[in-house]
Amino acid sequence: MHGSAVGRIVETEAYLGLQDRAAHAWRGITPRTKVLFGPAGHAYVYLIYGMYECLNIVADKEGEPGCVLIRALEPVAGLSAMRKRRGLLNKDVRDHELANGPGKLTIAMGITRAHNGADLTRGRLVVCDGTEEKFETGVSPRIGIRHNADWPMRFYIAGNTSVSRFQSSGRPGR
DNA sequence: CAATAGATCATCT
DNA sequence: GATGATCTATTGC
Repeated sequence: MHGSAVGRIVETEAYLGLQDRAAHAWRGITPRTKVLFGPAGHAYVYLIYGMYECLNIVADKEGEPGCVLIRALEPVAGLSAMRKRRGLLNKDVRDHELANGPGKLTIAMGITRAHNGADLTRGRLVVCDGTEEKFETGVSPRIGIRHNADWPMRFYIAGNTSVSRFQSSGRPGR
């Protein structure tokens, strides 16, 4: 354990079910995707490229495997804990690089496949409403996918250049 | 800054 | 046996 941390979600992507070939659940239920077919508000965490883990929030009713991939966080608290988990204690890396990518944020927050299926409305790992702050949203195609590479399903906080640096540097499409 | 290579393995065909 | 919702280091302009 390295300590607790808080981050604001500043970049996401939506994945649908059978109608979205880019989604893991497009073929239906498998051992891996079964939590996607469960109730909303739970975590779906999977291993990508054999090395990194990605966090999703199940976001549709039971039986409908819609989910939201969390792509980037703006670190809010516990920055040193995030830095420790990233192994960046003695490295010259800026705060905005701590969680500006799907694989980076899981490491920074200490999220692993052990959290797969966790209830995100209560417990150690929580996702909740933030402030009343208003912000503009931007939309673009999703990043790093082969199928449906032109669907506008990536959403991020826009209209604020100081926030964009907390978002991933990947370009849409593939 | 852009493009590329390599690491590394659970999952599904 | 091929694939992939990524990241880092490196090379080339």
